[in-house]
Amino acid sequence: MFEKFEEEVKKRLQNAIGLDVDIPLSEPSEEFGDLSTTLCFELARRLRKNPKIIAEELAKKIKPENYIKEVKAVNGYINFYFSEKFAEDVIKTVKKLKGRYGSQEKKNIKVILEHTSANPDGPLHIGHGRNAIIGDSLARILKFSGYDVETQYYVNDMGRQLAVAVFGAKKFGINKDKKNDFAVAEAYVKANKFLEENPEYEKEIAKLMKEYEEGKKDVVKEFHTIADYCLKGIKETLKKINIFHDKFVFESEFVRNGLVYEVVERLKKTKYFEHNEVMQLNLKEFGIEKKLILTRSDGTFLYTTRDIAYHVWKSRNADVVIDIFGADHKLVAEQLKAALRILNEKVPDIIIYEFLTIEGMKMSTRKGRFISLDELIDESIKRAYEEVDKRRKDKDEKFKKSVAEKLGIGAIRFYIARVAPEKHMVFKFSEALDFEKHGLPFVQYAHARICRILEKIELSNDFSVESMDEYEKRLIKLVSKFPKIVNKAAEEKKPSLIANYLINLADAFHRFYMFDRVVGSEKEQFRANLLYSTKIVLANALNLLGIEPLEEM
RNA sequence: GGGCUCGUAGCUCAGCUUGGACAGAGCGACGGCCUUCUAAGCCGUAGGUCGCGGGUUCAAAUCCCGCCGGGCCCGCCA
Repeated sequence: MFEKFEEEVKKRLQNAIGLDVDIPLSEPSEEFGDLSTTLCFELARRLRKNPKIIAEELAKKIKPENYIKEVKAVNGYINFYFSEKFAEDVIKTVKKLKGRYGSQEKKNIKVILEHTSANPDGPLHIGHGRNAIIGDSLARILKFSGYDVETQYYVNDMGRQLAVAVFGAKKFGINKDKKNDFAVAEAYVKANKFLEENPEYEKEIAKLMKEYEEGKKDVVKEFHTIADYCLKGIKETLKKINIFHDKFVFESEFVRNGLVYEVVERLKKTKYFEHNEVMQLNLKEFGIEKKLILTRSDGTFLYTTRDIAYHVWKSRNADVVIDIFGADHKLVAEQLKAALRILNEKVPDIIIYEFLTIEGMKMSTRKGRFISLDELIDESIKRAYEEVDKRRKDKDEKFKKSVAEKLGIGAIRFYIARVAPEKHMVFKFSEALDFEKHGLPFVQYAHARICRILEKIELSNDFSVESMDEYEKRLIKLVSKFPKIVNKAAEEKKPSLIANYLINLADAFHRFYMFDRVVGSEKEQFRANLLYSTKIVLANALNLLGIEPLEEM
């Protein structure tokens, strides 16, 4: 809706100057209105006139009507204020569209979005969590924006890790008392330790890998059993945080179906291909000094080679390919893009997120040194329960547990989604699970408070807006901006925009709540309708982050 | 050493793509606000050379160059 206001301002400015120029619009701080243009500074140069005077002349030419309530020229800026009619239309639009407000029509563009893709050698830790949360939120945002999104989890079943886990499971067994993924991790850690102490067993690992690549029946079965076993545990964890993948794609598929051979054959015919002891690609032309090795000297393929095949497959099955990778994959990502460019396939859009460290400690599944997502989730729910228990003595156990679970899990998603991916995060329990203002409870509390108010009022479509105070205006403006924010989040692939928007919206609401009474007020219907719209937007935005809005807390 | 990336209040972040009006929040500190829709809230005070130095511009946190500091990568691992 906000864009309608912008369009109108632009159109009216265009008419006023009578020149076909691009009109820069920006949102000034509140005291200067709702929209502002610096157009006059540019015109000043061209016309050799004082910008102040140009602004005043232009402002006079624009009559306030429809969505524009007021036009003011100040020091060369022209500032615009939106009208009560705009407010009414915003509310009506939200009421009409409800859950679809902010969404877009189907675009008929197929997107394959790969995220999480953790090795099946143990449970997900917080780092994987960042990947999964960014990926899942983005998938939701893109779907909402009209894209046809399929999420995929790429299972690295051909790497050394899984071979070591298989070796460990055979040698030490699988602890059936533990959750699947933790049991596999236990075998994996034991095996690593064993191999360090008995390096002569390394050749066993190499043999397993070779046999798996060759498709030796019983070995294939062993690998799949362990991978599936571990994945079952991983899926349970993902389910807890409301994440589901449409497809799990095994790396080995691309060896079995021959695509990786086909890809290598195609690469051989290009000028980038070199064959010394091993096959490799020279990517100097793409600004990459490091050569991309395609095969080992024993002829087996490397991870990146199979990943190229996977991406060729994705390229054929989608219009847009998106990957979420950790910062350690920066170089691989560039190599991958270059290889796909050479093959004339769709180049993936790769979102790189920086690592999460925990008080300076770097996580390693191999050494069994990590904080698992499961532990984090449990801890978060526990802390949330303590809070609910403290504040809602009047409620029964069932209520407290339910709220604690939703709040605890959502808080993790929110904490991680809020920060831009390129930012290195130092994970601190005290902050992630502290129910501070920038966290989820602040947002959920706004939603719950609105629900309480609306219970007491019968909403009518027959309301009018006579005037607006600063709190009402702030809310209207934010509500009207939601579609624009979603659009931006989808285009720039930044879920963090949604989270930060939610903080702003909740903040605007809480301030409104403090100063503007709804029930029994002269403006009861307008305000109730405004809050109803706010509630819808809060819920829609929370859903984009995979968080269920709370009716009560 | 090379490549990529980040550097905004004591701490965690927003703003940077499309340069504009005194740089915004939260946490922490201090001081206030519950007879009225849940105080998981609100208001106020203190706290900033936007890493440093140049450049472009009427205008730079934002664009360009250099430097410094942190992170990641530079394996016939994944």
